Order: sequence, then C-alpha cells, then structure tokens
Amino acid sequence: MDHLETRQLRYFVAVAEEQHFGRAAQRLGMAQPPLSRAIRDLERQLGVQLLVRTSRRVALTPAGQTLLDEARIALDAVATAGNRTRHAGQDVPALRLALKADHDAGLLPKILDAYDVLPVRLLLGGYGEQLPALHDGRADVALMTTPFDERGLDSEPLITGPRLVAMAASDPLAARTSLRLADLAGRLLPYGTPAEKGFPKPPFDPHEPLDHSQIFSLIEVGSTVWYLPVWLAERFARPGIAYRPVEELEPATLTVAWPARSRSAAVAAFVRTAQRVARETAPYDNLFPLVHPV
Amino acid sequence: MDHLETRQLRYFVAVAEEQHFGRAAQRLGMAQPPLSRAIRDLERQLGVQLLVRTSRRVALTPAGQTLLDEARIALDAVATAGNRTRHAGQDVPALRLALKADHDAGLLPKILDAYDVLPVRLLLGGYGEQLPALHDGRADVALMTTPFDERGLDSEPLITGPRLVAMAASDPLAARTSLRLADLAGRLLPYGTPAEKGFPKPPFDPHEPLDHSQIFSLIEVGSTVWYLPVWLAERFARPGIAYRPVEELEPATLTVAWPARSRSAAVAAFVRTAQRVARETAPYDNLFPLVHPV
DNA sequence: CTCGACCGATACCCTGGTGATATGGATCAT
DNA sequence: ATGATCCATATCACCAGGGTATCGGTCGAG
Repeated sequence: MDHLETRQLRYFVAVAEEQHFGRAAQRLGMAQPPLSRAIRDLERQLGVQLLVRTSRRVALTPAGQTLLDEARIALDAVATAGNRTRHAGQDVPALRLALKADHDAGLLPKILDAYDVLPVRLLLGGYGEQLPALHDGRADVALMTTPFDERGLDSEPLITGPRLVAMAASDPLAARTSLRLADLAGRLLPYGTPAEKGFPKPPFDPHEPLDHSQIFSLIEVGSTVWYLPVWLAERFARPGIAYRPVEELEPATLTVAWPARSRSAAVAAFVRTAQRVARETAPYDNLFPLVHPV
Repeated sequence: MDHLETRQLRYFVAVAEEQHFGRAAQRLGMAQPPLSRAIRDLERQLGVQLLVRTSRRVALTPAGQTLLDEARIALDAVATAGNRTRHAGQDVPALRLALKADHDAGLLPKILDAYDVLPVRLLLGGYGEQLPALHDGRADVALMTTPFDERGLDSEPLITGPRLVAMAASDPLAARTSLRLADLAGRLLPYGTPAEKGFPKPPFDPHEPLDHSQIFSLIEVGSTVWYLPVWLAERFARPGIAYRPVEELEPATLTVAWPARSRSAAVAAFVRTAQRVARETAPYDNLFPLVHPV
C-alpha cells in the first residue's frame, strides 16, 4: 500500500518495452532475477496482474498497458522536475533553445541578435530530439518543423514554405518540371520518416540515423531521394543535386514551441521576438533560382 | 547523476511546505536526522542549493521553489499511474464519478438512470476533494460547481442557477427584499472559501471542515451566513432558514469535468448523457417558492 | 520422440542505503 | 547568562535490493 517509486516504474517500462526480462535487465544494467522479483512485487503492491508470462514470451495485460502509458508520463514529469531544478539553480540564467542545425530557415542569427532578455544556450540535437527535450525540461523553447506531436505544447508558426524533393541532378526525373508523389514511390530510404514503433529493419545499421552530409552523399549518387523544406534545400544547394517541387507535398511550417503551462516571461519574449523577425523576413514565394540554378 | 526517486521528492515537498525539518519529519513519520541527510544528498545530486537554513527558519531558494512546483506535478503523475492501473486491473470495469453529496442539482438519479455504458461507482468526497481525485486518477469524471481550477481538465457546463445567501429566518436582513454583498461583509465564517496556503488560524479546530448539518445549525442560530447555489438551497429548505438573492453574487454553474487527455469512450458517453439530462431539466428561473415559502 | 536451447522463477547470500539515537553548535527569547 | 529551539554530524542497525546458482517449463530441430 506504499507509494510507487520511480525505480519500479523504470523497471516496468523496460520490461514492457522489451517484452523480455533478460533484455530489459541488460538494458537496466542489472541481472534478470532481481528484475523479475521487482516486477512481481509491483504487481503485488498494485494488486493487479501486469504481465502474462508464458515461458516463451511476455505480454501486457490491459492494466499493464495502462501502467506503461501512465508510467511514461510520470517518469517524464520526474525527469522534468530534476532538469528544471538544475537549470533554475544555475547562477547565470539562460534561455535554452532546442533546434536541429540548419533547420532555422536562416532566422536564428536575426532572432538571437534581436533577443536581449537572457543569454541563449543552443541545444543542437538530431532529428526528433527537440520534442523530448521540451518535455523533460532540458529546453525552454524549440524550433521545429510541422508536423510534430503538439500534445502538452503551445506553439506559434513562424514561416511557411514548400517542401521539395532532392534528387541527383542526373536523375531522369530531374528533367521533368512537374512531379507527383507517385513518381517517387519507393525511392525513399526508410529513414525518411521518424522511427516509429515496430520500425521495419533497414538494410544496414539501424542505430544511428544519417546526418545531413551522409544523406546528401546518397542523394548525389542517386541512391535515394529526400523530401525537405525549402530552407534546408537553400542551405544545401550544390551542383549534382536538383530540387523540384512535388504537387501533393504539404508545405512545411517552421514553428516555435514551448511547454504548455510555461509562464516564463523570457519564453514569451522569445516567441514575440521570433515572430517579429519572421514577419520581417521575405517569404519563400519564388523558387526559380533554386530549381533553375545558374 | 542518478535518477530521482519519488521518495526524495516527497521528502522535499514536505520540508518545503512545512518550512521546518522537525515538523516535516513528523508528517512523514520518520526522524529528523535522516530527513536532513536526504535533503542534503538531494541537493548534492542536483548540484543545486534548494533551501537556505538559518538555525531559526528554513527558506526556499528560487531553485527550491521550482522543484516544489515540479515535484508536486511529478508526484501527482506517479500517483495517477498507480491509481489508473489499479482501476484498470479490476475485473468489473466501472466509471468512477466524484461529486459532493447534494451538489448534483437533482440530476444524479436521472443521469445514472440514463447512463448504461458502465456501472457507475460514486466517490462522495468533501469540499474540494473532487479536483485532486480527477488529477491523481482515482476518478474518471466529476461533477463540480464553478469556479474551479480548470488546468489539466476538460469540462462542459450542465446547468446554471443563481447563488443565494442562507441566513437565520430571524435575521433582520431577512426582512429585506434586496441584499448586496456589502450588507453581509464579515458575516461569513472563514471556512466560506477554499483553504488557501497561509490559511489564517480559525477560532476553533481548523482540521475538519464543517459538514452541511453543522453549517446549517450555525446558520439557524444566526452564527453565520452562507452562500450557496440554488440547488443546494432547494435541498435544505426548512423553517428557520431564509434564502435571499444577493445582487453581486455570480451565478453558479454545475459542470461535468474530466482529465484533459482522456480518450475514454465511457467518459465521453457519460458527458453526453449528463448534458442531455441537463437540457431536459427545468432551469432555475423562478425563485419565488424558495424565497417566499408557504 | 528426444534433446538442447531458451526464458522466467526460485533459493540463497551479501552489501549499502535508509532509518533510529545521541549529541553538537548556532541563534533567539527572556 | 541561560534555556529553548532547530538543524547538522556521528554512529549504529537492519533490511531492501542486487548478485550468483539453479530449477522447471516450453518450443523447435533433427
């Protein structure tokens, strides 16, 4: 009848995600027997069966699924408490801005120049790392490209531009003026979309997503094509790579996002500054120089 | 650099709220020295000073205030995980409805009669207990009277009616047909409003709020007056107590509320049922029988 | 059908985290 | 000056929580 400890939740989440006590124990850096015991004690404590163990596999009960969902939320909240507190204790207060390098549509220098409320610390994370950083309190505000999971966040759009396809300049499709998604079907590497659960096994090392240089190398030799917002295309314009509009491709919106219940004046001022800078920036309405470079 | 445990957060919240290690330890059912050590270790772990100890008082640093806020949220999320899981493990699924007895405007029987998705378990709590029950997962849905703290909740209004003042029939003010708030200033017991932090010491035992019978006894002998929604007045109409409208008193709205991110079909159906029942119920537009009983 | 591989549970041991007691040192009220 | 108050330190004890060895049940290969 005692209180739950985060250790119990971490253990359960590991087992539930791995569906395997041995791997979960390995991931947690411990042996399997104490983990089994911890899960059994947790079930006793809650008075609920969480897992169905056949000697061959482990499956979640409905109650177990509930706990998995809720425990993720709770662990996130605990991590947030720690991260926010660590940050609040720094003697030099700062605004922590999470973004992916080159995904700022060129606005970043102007925003940083115009924002003088606090010093800004940049957290340059890879693809999809901005969202968790906002959620667990490592970042105060983030620049992200739509679409993203907006639950728990407030956001304001900054600037919108078309998405283009990047392909080898030598690609036969590059000769066409108009492309459709169907023309490009099957040409994308599986990394093209965020890693989902049940991520299908890619042909080679799935652990490390490709960085920009790697991606553009593959594009240049015709191994893949890539969808990307116009501001990224602009930054990576080079001979050997052609950018073309695609009819059905939704435009991308660069967005500033922050935790929903943030009442920080520094964040609010940053958002206003970013919006003002975005308004003063020319929209992406002329693709001619990019699609037809000299 | 390890993970935070809820035990550490509970300890810190106790100390921060009591501003006193001894009382906090007592509240936690432990001795003071291990509590002091736990807080010191927590500060080491976070690398942040949380409390300023003079040998006379304990005060929060800004980082400590941050942790207090965040830890409350995190502890709530952990409690929610446990409560929701316990509930999901019950073999008889049920909808848990939190409300205060008599605060249903007479809708409850009709709602329960019309709602057939799940059996309904009533959680009859005292004043202000509905909100925490929703937040920590003990209840799926609640009936509450506006105003209440809507953060983290979704809600739909059911029925609106005026608030009245209840006073002794013998009270000189009962002879008047029109009352204003100023006429009643200072006549309310301090229990009239929810307990805030820094709750001023009431004249007698502050621990247990008064129940309805106690309140109406005090009203009947002229010791206090009371503001209450018309549906409560209706239920407690009796000789010896007079109900009068008060000009500036905002009307009350009986509301059905549920956790914001609930995607439960059972809750959604309950809300629809409650709204339909409320629409079919006569509004409170004729106060004559209540104010001028036979 | 049999045997080996796999996987979770059980039994048992041991260490360190967590709690208790005793006491010190600092501050404030009288 | 002296006692009261209150947090920190020192020290001890216990068991919660982690490790190793092993068991028992299930599935698949041959």
